[in-house]
Amino acid sequence: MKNIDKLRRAGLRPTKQRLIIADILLDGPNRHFTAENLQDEICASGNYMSIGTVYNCLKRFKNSGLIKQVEYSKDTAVFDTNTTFHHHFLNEETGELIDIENDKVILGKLPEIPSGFLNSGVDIIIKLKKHT
Amino acid sequence: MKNIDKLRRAGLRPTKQRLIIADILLDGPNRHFTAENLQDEICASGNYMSIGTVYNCLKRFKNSGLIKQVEYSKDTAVFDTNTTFHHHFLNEETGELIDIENDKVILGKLPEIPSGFLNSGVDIIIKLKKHT
DNA sequence: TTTTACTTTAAAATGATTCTAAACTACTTG
DNA sequence: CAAGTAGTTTAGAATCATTTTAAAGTAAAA
Repeated sequence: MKNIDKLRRAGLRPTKQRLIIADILLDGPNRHFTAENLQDEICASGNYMSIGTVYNCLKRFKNSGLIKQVEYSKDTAVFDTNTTFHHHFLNEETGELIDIENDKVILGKLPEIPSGFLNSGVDIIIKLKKHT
Repeated sequence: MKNIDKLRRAGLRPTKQRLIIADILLDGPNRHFTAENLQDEICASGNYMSIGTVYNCLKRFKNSGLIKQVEYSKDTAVFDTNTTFHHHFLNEETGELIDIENDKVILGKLPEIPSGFLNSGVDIIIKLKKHT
């Protein structure tokens, strides 16, 4: 599907800026990135966009389900083009993330959910350090 | 054990400020808190401490193993007096955390660890929403 | 006790993110 | 297609948590 249609389907007006970002994010393989990473790529592609617009687009892409945000990143927001339900390896030294597809993990036992609440999602992070 | 000895054992010089914080954190039941929460409690206990010192103490307490930092908090750093290996429920509406002791969760299947790396810890977050 | 190394402090600096208000542009309606 | 309007982009200012700074203070060592 063309990116302009992906945007329309997501309920987003297809502006020039959103199309530039969609072309960078929605075509290639899945990846993790920050707002700054993305702005650099926008520059590298010969375009320009204010950092405010980058943040604004990422927020809307996220709210529309075109991308996800990694929940356990500390200083800087990390986004993910993989919108399936999945988990992550985290390289503790570099901060690099690697996807773990959901079928690679099985939770054999879960704690009892506090009464009055529903389980609305499980995130698993497997931290990695270099093998010595 | 007296808090002054806990500090010494942790390799921390027992200053007046560190003792005030140790008295607040290390005696009662386990809890989650931010730097600002803690500063408020310090005030409430009739003491005063600059926010810089609160942050500095928390960093040293953490590096010495007296407290932990919750890894997947977004805007504000959240600390935890529970230093055992454990997981969390996260109330998505309020941001409140509840501990899940490690023996309440069993991982039935884990993905293969990327070669050259070791599993250095698994964090599980179970997100909660209100039951309707 | 004197020295030395580590701490605390207030205030400034930093860095990521959000907000603001004006200029702009995509879509709608006539 | 023309004109209106609602949503978008922009630069720059503002915000907020956290860290840094440099000076003054304090615990431990000599």
